Amino acid sequence: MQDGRGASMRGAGSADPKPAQAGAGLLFLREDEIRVAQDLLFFAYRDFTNAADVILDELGLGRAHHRALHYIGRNPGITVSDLLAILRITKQSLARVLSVLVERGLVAQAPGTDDRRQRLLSLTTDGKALERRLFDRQRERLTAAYREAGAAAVDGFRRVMRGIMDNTARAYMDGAEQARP
Amino acid sequence: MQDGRGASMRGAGSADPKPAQAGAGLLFLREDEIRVAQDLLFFAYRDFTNAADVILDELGLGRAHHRALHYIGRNPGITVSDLLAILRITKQSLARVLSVLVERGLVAQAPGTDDRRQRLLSLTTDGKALERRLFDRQRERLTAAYREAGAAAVDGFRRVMRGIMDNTARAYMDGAEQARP
DNA sequence: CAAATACGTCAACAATGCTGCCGCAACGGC
DNA sequence: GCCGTTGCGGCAGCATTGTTGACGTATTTG
Repeated sequence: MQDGRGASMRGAGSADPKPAQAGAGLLFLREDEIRVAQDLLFFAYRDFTNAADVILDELGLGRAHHRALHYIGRNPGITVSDLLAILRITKQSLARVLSVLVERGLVAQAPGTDDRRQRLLSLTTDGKALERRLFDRQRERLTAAYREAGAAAVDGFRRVMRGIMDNTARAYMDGAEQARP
Repeated sequence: MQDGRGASMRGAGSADPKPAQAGAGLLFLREDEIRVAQDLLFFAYRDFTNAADVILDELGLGRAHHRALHYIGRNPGITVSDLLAILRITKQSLARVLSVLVERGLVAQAPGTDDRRQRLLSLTTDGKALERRLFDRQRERLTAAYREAGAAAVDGFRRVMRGIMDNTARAYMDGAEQARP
């Protein structure tokens, strides 16, 4: 694999330092830092979500079901609208997933007390058990990563991730911290 | 459009502090830390990838095309096999995406010199330009997050993300660092 | 009562993943 | 030079998960 630029496999720019780049050294480093972060997000997210796939496949469920279980578990009694706002998918995409979860007895629904049009969603005992199994798989990966990296790194991780998401998501997470004493 | 933040958005949960949790304080904290990380990964990944979607939509391309452009750009002269190994999708999924990129003149192919069966992939001038537009959108988000969080946090972020991905992905990234002095 | 809201549902479609199978050109060992 | 393996292309078909748009129904609210 000869790529014209000399470097093997990794092309862009080592032997050919983009002569016209102003302030080259620093700018190039910053750009490459960002590109590394793109890779980090792609690989980490992929491998993290993959961790639960074995269990999901056995049950004929998908990641969408896992996400629903996760956010219902974290917000028992949540309404469909609020869940839609968190997941940012359409009503139909969610309905498809929810109907399966309800059929299988993983999610329970209760009419709203204030507003009886609402369906308040929560996990059944089975739902909680499944969510826990899925959670445990992902936890393995995360605790390993946390342990290796150390507490300070974890704090940095959290800060950067928080910064990447948009304001709405940040607000949700702030609410979550607040509401979970 | 119902924006669905009318009610608390946080469900009923917090009034019921799981009384039977053994060793409650510490265990619960650790578990909740992991659950927060699940949220972080979901929201950050979603909003980060969304950043490029406007441009992609205009061109009728998807995220899969973006990923291909990204990894070809980072590895000019890469073979189809190597690209498959990075993306971990099937040949057919990649072929579908690649054929579009080649048709539109965004990706160029050259027969391998060692092994003429190979197609060595690289970005054309147009491909580089598009990749850069997409990159710039994501860069905005990341640099903002990096700036807010600070250099130490960024280092922690990298360490944790590296720990989450699997060995193969880590090895790829190490190769990348190594080859980019 | 009328309008707005929360939700369900149907039909159709798109993007991206998958499997399995076949074919061809090129490489490499014998 | 032959033959097995490899790198790649292509077809057919299918699953998951997302989308839009429209319509129905129960319920709340002005």
